[in-house]
Amino acid sequence: MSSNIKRPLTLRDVSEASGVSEMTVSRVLRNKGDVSAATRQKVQDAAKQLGYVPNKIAGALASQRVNLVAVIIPSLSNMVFPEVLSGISETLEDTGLQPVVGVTDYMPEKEEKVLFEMLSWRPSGVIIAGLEHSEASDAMLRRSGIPVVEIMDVDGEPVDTCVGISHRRAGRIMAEEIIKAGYKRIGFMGTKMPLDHRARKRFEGFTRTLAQAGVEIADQEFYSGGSALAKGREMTAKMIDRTPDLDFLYYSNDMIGAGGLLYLLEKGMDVPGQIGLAAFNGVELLDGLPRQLATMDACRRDIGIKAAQIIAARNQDDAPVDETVIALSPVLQFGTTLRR
Amino acid sequence: MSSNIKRPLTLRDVSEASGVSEMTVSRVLRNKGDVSAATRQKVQDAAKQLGYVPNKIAGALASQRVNLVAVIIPSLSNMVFPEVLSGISETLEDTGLQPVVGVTDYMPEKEEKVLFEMLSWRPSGVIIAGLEHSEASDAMLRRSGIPVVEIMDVDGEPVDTCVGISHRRAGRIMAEEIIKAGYKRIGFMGTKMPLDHRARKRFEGFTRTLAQAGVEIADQEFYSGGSALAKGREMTAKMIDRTPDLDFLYYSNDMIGAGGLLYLLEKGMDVPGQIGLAAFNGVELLDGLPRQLATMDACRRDIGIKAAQIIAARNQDDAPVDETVIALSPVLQFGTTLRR
DNA sequence: CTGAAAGCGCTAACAT
DNA sequence: ATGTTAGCGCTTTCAG
Repeated sequence: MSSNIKRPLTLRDVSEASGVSEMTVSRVLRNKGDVSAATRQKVQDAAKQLGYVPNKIAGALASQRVNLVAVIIPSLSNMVFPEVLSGISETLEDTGLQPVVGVTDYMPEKEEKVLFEMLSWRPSGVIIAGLEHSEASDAMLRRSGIPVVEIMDVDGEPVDTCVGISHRRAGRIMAEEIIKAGYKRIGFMGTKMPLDHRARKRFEGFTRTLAQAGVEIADQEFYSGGSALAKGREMTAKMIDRTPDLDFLYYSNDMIGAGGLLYLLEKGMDVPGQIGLAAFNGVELLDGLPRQLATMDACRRDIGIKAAQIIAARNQDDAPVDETVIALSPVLQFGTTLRR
Repeated sequence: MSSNIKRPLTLRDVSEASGVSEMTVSRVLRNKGDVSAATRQKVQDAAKQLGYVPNKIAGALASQRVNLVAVIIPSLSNMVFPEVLSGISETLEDTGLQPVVGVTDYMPEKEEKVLFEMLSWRPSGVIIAGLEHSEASDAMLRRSGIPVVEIMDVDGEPVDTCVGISHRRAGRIMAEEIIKAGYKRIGFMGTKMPLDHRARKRFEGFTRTLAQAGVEIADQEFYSGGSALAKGREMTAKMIDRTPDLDFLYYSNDMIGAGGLLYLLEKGMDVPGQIGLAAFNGVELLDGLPRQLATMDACRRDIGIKAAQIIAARNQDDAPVDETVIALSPVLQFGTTLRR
């Protein structure tokens, strides 16, 4: 009967079981260097037979290489980041790199903690949402000596590289279209924004552009927490009641926009005749709604793909750093809630 | 001018900068062992000043301890797993353990790969969705010698421990209520199920219970991919058209149920008078719908919390393993689409 | 309270 | 094609 002690197997175990030196076993298991077919076979058999799982900790320490990419995002509970993530995963799939996700809940202190934790594993790259970080986080990123891609946003100074859209521009474009369509009494609904810099920038771009056209936000309402769909409903009801002459509602995300849309349709209001609607993100969910909500695609998947490509490239060649800011173009989707 | 070479700092750097031995520096940075206040201060200052980030790889190799918990789930793109995850994260927060997420896309081969990858980092525990794994995955889990919690489901034999609900029972309870309410012509819609074992088990429990009451599914339809809301709409339209005398629709998840509900209300159908609806999961999204869709809460958050607690406990004491199967009770939420 | 030595399991670099 | 040696950066253990 073999040993009962549950001790993880080592290269040495495989070496002994196969009668091949540790070094050669290591080579076989990594497909590195030339090994005869016969030896290779012996080693592979022994490894599989024993159920050997290599110790990446030791491997990483010895080789000074870690195939992990730290991905730091604020949240998983809306559709936006999972989609970025899937772009990242897919792109990294054939590179040998592995994404590792950390969530910050939009809290700078938590971001700092998660970042520290992840950097202490010496990943091959960091993909992190946003351009605004605490001073300490910024310093860590800068000093880490590893490739950093800040994603989602391009309005600001990246530590290293960034991929995203200009949220100010997104806000501006939306405002322009709304004005062009002749709407005048505009209400805004969104999250409380102190911590969501991108929502804030969209709002800024939006109001500024309206101002230039001599239009001011007629009403606004902010929320936090709870079911976004339900919140959209509630806020819309409240706002319509409070400011009945509104002819347009701009929502900072699709979920609350969808809630608003459902509410207005139930009330029998004419959308977009009587009142127009638009939101932001372009989430797949909208496809199933009774009307197609006007929105702006945030290029989430593309952002993930591009960010991953940058990390992968930096780990391959010592290629010259080409662009440091990659701005994608958000696409306005008119849908059927914004008349033209 | 200090060195320009971007080399990660080591304990030695901190040791030199503070004039304290490496060993003592290590003690300070880990709050381990007694160190005089003065020395502690010197070390902390030096570390902060230099921006030292410890190398966990070396630390883990030396101490044979890794504060990571592998969490392996099929998907992030529906609301169910993010909620489990948040339960896990929150619970692990004060334990010093860190969740690391891997996604399998419901593919056994991918699960095997992700599991292997994660086990090679020697985590302190594994939380993995489902009780069905490939033979190789099963063997890896069993041989790993680390605590394993299989989550979501309890209908089967766990490798080590499991926390979840009985999906067969969930299906049965729903069927019982539907029959009790007097519905007779029942349609079913769901994902193609070969890979989603939990959906399959619910379906089995559902149909079996109907059969016992002498009722057979009158129509059924399966989908894969695409926007679930839109799919729910489409499938419902198709089914209602094909089998007009249906008086109840059971959906395998809330998202398609919501799509169906929206469709039927638009068509001016009387829900639940003319036709009743029910789905599964209890996602927050439903709160914002025009009707409250009947559903069954899958205890997602509680599952995450309990699983994390088990991993944490196993890492603390060598406490005797109490229960190995923890079955939570899914709660039926009648809402307003299932008449009583 | 502080330090010195040994070694975690693997791989880089150099033999052969 | 295969083996040998040294050491990655930290912590454990043991000595002061």
